[in-house]
Amino acid sequence: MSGEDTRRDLLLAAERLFAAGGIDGPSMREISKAAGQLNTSALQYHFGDRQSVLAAIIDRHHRDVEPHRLGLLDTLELDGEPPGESGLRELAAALVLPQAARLDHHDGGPEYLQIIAEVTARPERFAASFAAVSAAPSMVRWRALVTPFLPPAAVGPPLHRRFAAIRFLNGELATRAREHHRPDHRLFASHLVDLVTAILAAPVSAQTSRHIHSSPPNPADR
Amino acid sequence: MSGEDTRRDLLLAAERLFAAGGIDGPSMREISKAAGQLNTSALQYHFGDRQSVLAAIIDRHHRDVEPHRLGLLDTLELDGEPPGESGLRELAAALVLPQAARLDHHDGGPEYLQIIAEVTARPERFAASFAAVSAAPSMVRWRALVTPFLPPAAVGPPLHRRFAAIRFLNGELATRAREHHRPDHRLFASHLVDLVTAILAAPVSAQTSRHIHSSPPNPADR
DNA sequence: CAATTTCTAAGACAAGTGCTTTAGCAAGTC
DNA sequence: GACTTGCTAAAGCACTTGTCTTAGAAATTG
Repeated sequence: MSGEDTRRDLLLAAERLFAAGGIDGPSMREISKAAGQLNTSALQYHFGDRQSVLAAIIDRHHRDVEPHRLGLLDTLELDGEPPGESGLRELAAALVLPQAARLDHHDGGPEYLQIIAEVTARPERFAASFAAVSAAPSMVRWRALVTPFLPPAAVGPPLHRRFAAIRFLNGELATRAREHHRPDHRLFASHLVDLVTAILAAPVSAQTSRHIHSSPPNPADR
Repeated sequence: MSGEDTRRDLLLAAERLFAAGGIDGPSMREISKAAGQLNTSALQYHFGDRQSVLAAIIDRHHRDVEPHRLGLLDTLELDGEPPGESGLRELAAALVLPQAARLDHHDGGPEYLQIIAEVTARPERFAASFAAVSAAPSMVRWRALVTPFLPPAAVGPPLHRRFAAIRFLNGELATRAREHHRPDHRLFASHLVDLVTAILAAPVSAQTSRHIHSSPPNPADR
């Protein structure tokens, strides 16, 4: 077996075990064994440490997700973003669909979604990967495009809706990915687009406006 | 030092370390040491295993959260639930505020919120605690009260909005809890109520309706 | 007071951890 | 052919893990 094959086997095993037991769950030995390696330290040889394995897994899937999302953003910009709710739904779709497509990608797709959710949920623990995911070109571009659609109070602290929407998306996709092997995810994805749109477009209630105007901006909220 | 004090110290240390390193992060020894115990197995003596420590932590905070939420639901039912959006916002508030109040509870409140989020995000790993949290009387009652407010398509599979809203809430509270010590969380909580309301009340889009009617109900979606 | 229960201290145990080293194998390259 | 290179096998390192045992201190009870 060539080195390239071994590398791929290790990556797939790590993916599976990371999804099942958490990124910090399985030991390096365990992953090597699961990949069919009798060598206890094959993982160290090929990747070095846990963080690098994680980075390699994410990178593998980003190779598909990124172009997909960039393509959606391209057509969205060519058509000219229609203002109002409908334009926002298309932007939400550009966020959701490329990730949701991983549900059907039976080569580690669901596992990837669970891993991404863990990285998103604990950014300080997986800082390097979290930064990489956040700085992906498609995400930077998406954030810039969506901002004008949001109510002003929804952009700054104390609760950035862009980030809240992303966290929500990743969490729900992971939940779906855990409930194995559904044949068709289109209805689910459509619901998800509705909810992400709702989070982004949610009106700022009278109560919240009152809070904004009654209390000075909180300096501790950067 | 009495046994009761030691027990409390162990619980607080576990809370802190669970929040910082994940529930599976710290070793039993580590927790004992952090609680000032020279005994390496003080935790085992008082609680038995990790799951029981987790259960004790959650129970400690539920003692405050449960009555708070039940009280809100009581006044809400006495006033008679006004139909439409405003009644829904009050229901969302009854879900959000008792948990959000933990942000200010500087006796493990923020830590508790991070722990709850992890339990919610990985229900199969922490099945016992997840079941306990889900079966709490206030939550059972809340679910029953909120259901009539939801669009029919939002109640069943493939995406229960009640559960999605709860997951969202727990995740955002954990994120807020991680960004230490803000003096005032009322504006944040109000934003959060807006977003939970938006998730629950989100219109089912034309695209989603088309998916519902064009494809037969998916038998794999229980 | 004595007896009993409750709790902490201290240590030992096998098993498992990340990581390193050494050896061997199978290709390519000169 | 000799030799470097890429990779796997196997074992060993110091250390940590959960669990168990034993002993002694402290509080509670008779």
